[in-house]
Amino acid sequence: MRVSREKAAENRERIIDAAGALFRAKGFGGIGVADIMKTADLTHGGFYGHFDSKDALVAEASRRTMARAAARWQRVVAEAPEKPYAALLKHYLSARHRDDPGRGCAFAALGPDAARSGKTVRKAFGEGLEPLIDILAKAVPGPSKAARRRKAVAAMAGLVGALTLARAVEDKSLSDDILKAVHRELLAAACA
Amino acid sequence: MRVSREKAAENRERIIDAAGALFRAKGFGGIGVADIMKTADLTHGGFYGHFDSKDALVAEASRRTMARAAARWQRVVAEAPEKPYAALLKHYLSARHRDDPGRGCAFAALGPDAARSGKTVRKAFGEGLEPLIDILAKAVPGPSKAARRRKAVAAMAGLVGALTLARAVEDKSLSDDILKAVHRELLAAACA
DNA sequence: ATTATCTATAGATCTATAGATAATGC
DNA sequence: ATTATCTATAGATCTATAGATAATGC
Repeated sequence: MRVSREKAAENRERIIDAAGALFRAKGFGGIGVADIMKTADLTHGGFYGHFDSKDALVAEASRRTMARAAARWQRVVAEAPEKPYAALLKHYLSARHRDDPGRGCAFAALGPDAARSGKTVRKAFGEGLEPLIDILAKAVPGPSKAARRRKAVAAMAGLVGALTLARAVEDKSLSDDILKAVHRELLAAACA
Repeated sequence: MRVSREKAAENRERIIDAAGALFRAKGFGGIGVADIMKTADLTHGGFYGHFDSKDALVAEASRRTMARAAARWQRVVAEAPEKPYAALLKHYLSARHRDDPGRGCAFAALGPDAARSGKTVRKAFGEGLEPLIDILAKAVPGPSKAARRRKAVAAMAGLVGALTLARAVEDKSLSDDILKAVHRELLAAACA
């Protein structure tokens, strides 16, 4: 049962969105093409009409996930123009974000998976990282542009590491402690 | 061809060591039991005499990897008693560490894999994290024990995040920048 | 006799493709 | 006629097990 050109384009979008969530939740290797297609309400075999390979979808879904993250960060900043940095920290280091990897940061959910992937995927991650650093660099105080960018990179690392650690440990109170400690220290470093 | 009880114990150790390196290099799901056994110079089927399941090996290898990391950190601190924190940062944020995940930090290589694993593995990660935080807390300056622990947790997050990001991006100069920026900012935060 | 290891394989994945089907769009 | 999707399957994994083999250790 063939569908219209327009409907096919919609189906492609649904595949990418399903993949974006499933990859973050289960890892690039932890979910198969068949299950992604099932989530998009399509059958397995139809996949290869939309993408050359699973790897092509990995790259495409990564690009979209990171573009969405930049847009969300922009919104967070716009909604708190007087304290954008604090708003970003609160947004990122929340228990909700920790407990829902499928809708969260690609670096915290898939950083090591990307490191083990091919050039195309790693390029997508590098190109997705720059806008986030730029947003942080505008939000963080500092004497010079170079100093602000340095602080932004360090903050980004602290955020990704905090979420990675908070998700990797079983002990809930340790996990909460990690989010709180990094939140407080990153704020303190920005005021210094 | 059966081997002695002693030799069998040695074989078990070799399996754990091979797994420790291969898991960090390729992810828990990226390497199979057969290839781990081949690296340990044993055959596939012999595995299940040593471990109940692949997951049991994942937990055991994770415990060993993190115990080794704590021992290495202790050595780094002992070799630079006048500036232990700076020595740890330099050790962790080196290009060598970034370029050799198979011999490096389990959190940076496998944090998200652990988050997607069962309770046993996540417990191993939590119990492996505490000693590293303790070592950092002793190395970092601060007015109180609570403040030092907070700084230690934030430093640990910054280290893990820096390595995760530095490995995930394709652009080498961006990758180097990340290591440098986090190094400098973490040192600055310790002096403040 | 016990047991550490090996060979062989069952059963369950997973990626990718081939060929059929049926509705769109010239 | 073209093409988006579906069914079915090839071929390559991967975990785990069964049964055979051969050297250890009572």
